[in-house]
Amino acid sequence: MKELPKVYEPQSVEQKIYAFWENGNYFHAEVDRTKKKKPFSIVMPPPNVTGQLHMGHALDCTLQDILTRYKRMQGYSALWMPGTDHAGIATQIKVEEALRKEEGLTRYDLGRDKFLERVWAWKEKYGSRIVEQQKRMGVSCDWERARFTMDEGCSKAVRETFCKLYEKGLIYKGSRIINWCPHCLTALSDAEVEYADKPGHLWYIRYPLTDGSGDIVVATTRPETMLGDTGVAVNPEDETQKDKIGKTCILPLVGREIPIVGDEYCEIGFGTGAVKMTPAHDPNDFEVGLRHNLEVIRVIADDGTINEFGGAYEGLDRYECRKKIVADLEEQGYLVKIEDYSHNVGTCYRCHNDVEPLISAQWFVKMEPLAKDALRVVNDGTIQFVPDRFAKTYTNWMENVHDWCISRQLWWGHQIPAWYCDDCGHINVSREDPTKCEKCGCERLTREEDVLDTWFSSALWPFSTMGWPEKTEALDYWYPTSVMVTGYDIIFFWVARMIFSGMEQMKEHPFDKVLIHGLVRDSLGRKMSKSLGNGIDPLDMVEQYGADALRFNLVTGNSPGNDMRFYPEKCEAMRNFCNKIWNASRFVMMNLSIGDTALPEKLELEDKWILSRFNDTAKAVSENLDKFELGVAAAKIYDFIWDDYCDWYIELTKPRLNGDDPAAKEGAERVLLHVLTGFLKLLHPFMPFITEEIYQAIPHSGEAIIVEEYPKYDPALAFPKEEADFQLVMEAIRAVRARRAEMNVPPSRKSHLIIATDRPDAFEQGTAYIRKLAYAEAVTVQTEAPAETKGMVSAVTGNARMFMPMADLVDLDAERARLSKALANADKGLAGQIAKLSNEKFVARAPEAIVNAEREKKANLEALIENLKQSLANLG
RNA sequence: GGAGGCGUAGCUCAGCCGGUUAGAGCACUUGCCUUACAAGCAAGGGGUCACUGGUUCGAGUCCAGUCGUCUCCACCA
Repeated sequence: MKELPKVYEPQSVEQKIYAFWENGNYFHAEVDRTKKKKPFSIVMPPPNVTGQLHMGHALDCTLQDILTRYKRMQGYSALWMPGTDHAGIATQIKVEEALRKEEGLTRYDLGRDKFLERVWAWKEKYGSRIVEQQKRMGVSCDWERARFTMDEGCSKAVRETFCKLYEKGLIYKGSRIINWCPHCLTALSDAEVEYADKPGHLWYIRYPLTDGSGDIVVATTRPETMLGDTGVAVNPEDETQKDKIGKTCILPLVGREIPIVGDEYCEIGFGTGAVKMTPAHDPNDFEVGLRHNLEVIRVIADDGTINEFGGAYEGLDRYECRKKIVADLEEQGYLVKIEDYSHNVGTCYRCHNDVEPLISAQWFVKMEPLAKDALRVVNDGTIQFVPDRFAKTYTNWMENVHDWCISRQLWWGHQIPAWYCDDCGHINVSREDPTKCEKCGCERLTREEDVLDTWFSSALWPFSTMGWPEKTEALDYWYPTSVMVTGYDIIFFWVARMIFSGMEQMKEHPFDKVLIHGLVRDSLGRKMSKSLGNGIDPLDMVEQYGADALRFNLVTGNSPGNDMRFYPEKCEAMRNFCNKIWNASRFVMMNLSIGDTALPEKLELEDKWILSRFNDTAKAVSENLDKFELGVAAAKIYDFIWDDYCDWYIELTKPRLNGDDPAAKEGAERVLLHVLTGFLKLLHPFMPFITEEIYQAIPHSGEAIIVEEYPKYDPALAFPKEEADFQLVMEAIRAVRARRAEMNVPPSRKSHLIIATDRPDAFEQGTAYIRKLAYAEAVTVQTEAPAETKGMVSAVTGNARMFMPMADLVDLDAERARLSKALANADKGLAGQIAKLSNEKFVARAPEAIVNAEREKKANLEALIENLKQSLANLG
């Protein structure tokens, strides 16, 4: 048996253990055609291929790894499918930045092909970084199956999906108002726009009526868009405005004559009662424009400057233009007034610049038909959200979803498989690259330059990673997957889209459960972010405290769906827990003379107590894991190990281990080792490294703890009576300790301990450890109190009265006061019990078990009161 | 405008189907280097479970309302 160091050193263990698992191929899951092994599967939310591990990933990984390891140990063929995401915008921006910094070039200088070569090179260089970082967390993914959203298989799945949806009319190209990021130079989906309340102004502008009969005043937050105004709307029911319908007015600064139309979109009583219409730059105006045949004039170019339709303002940046327009309006007398106005401005979720709504020809997925099934499987419980309130978030979104803009004006991504015929303009969408137009046969085809939204490929992830569109064994066996673990922040981006994609392509929901977790915030409750510089690098924590400590930190005190704050101090506490386990194991090993893990023939009371407690714990842990209460499960294990095993059981075995009876010593060793092995298994999903390290160092039957069987509740090892009996002993010991502590008696001062109890059977077998734990030089168990108790310090529980001859410490008055206080307390408690039990309604309506428990409580109090009274009487 | 979360010890949080005297970690007090562990052990102090009302034999837990706080969705110029 090798000697373990006194302090656990995760740094010297973790990488070695991870290599051991990888070499043993323990992470790899195989399809079991016989289905003897049941399938369990999780597909990992693919991190950005060029990204770095942050706390959110660390939490995500930890939760998934716990579930995967748990199921693997339960005998499932547990597949955790890893992979990375090409992350269109994020990656492209990163490479463009590097290009600019290092070579002073833009992507246009290189051209599409050369640029893409650079991105792939970048991916080759940095793509493994995040994977290596995940490994440091101890993740047990099946790396053999690792996928990338732009690998051959995933690309095929994307193309197949696109073509199928196009053929069904569920993908179309059209001119719509989309969200445009003038910085990233691409269209965005609705989900990619973040709204922020920003202070602004409301400018009131006077538009003169053409017939000279006055003017109409409109209000706007974006005066520069007036360059694209093609109408003014008023409500047809509005008495003050409706007479203007049918007239025209002159657009100031531009001089264009535009119609005044009646439309209910304009709300009576709001603002001036008239709204300027800019169909090219506002989704609502666009709709109104359609209804009234308003002209669509786009005035803002892709880069956020005013285009040629902006007349004198051409070339100005949109915000400079705003200033100039306002100044010009004022100068020419068209500006009525300016009010401060705070409003929500859409910003790009990548670069946080203001998004510009503008009309553009883009590709869309028609959502309404897809939403139907996606809603059904959540509403009927086929897919369950944990916690279930997120189902509401989901359905609410899905019920109101707009068509999904999927084209991006980027180069890095899945290029849309559409070719425009140079002759007839027909759009050819095809699984194979076409050589001629399917309509006119002409061979001059131009491929669509746009690529697809990154989330288009992520949406297919649960089945594309398993080989779809091929029919594979993996799909047959593991799809639908068991659980999807992810943060609430990407329910719309990802979860929703996986669901409708799964329903549409596989005709089957992609996962049974969705475990939603919250955000990991800093200690002040702020989001961890690069710009704030408040992020804590999980790898720093791993290096300082070990991956197990970080994992345990992230999983404890964290309940599904709720955000958590991250405290490095808590990592320290968890590191201490690791050390506790380490030293407990050291203790066991130092005392070990056996080579196997069998239990002894004869079990003592304390053995049955710890075995029973372990059994209870194993049960509670599985129950909680099964309902995704990982934090509760972790806490149960923590408490068992620290309180029951370390603080009590190890101490209880010391007399036997150090005694002269070899059989007793072996018995203690066997139970110690048995329970140690048991809790290591129980803990393994949470703290994989330390548990494997210790498992390998102690006598063990399996080859690795990672593939050991997870502890189950074992009726043969349930000892409720002994558990309860031992509680009496614990209670008595605690009472003695408390009495001594109260009087500041150091442990080195021992005394004789006389225990008077009507349950001598519970106490008699344990005098050896009672002596140790209650700092006694000798223990006498008897049924009656000593005849003479003068000069004795006493302690009282419901089942025992303890006496310690320490005459110099006895202060009769203080003793009397203490006992009287305890008695008063107990009397009060008893009165409560009596009141409760004499309440007929309670006795009649409460469940029997509850009533019995209350009766028992009353009996205990009565016993305690009796003991307290006797002790008081003995004082004289 | 709509939806939802949270409010429990000094701090951060658990507390499942309502059922002992409401728990943990950190912090605090006291005493201990008891041959596994001072990253430890023992004993303790500290809570009107935001507030009001209701349901119930019984409410931190369920319901309604109020206050505070955070988030998401929608986006009326």
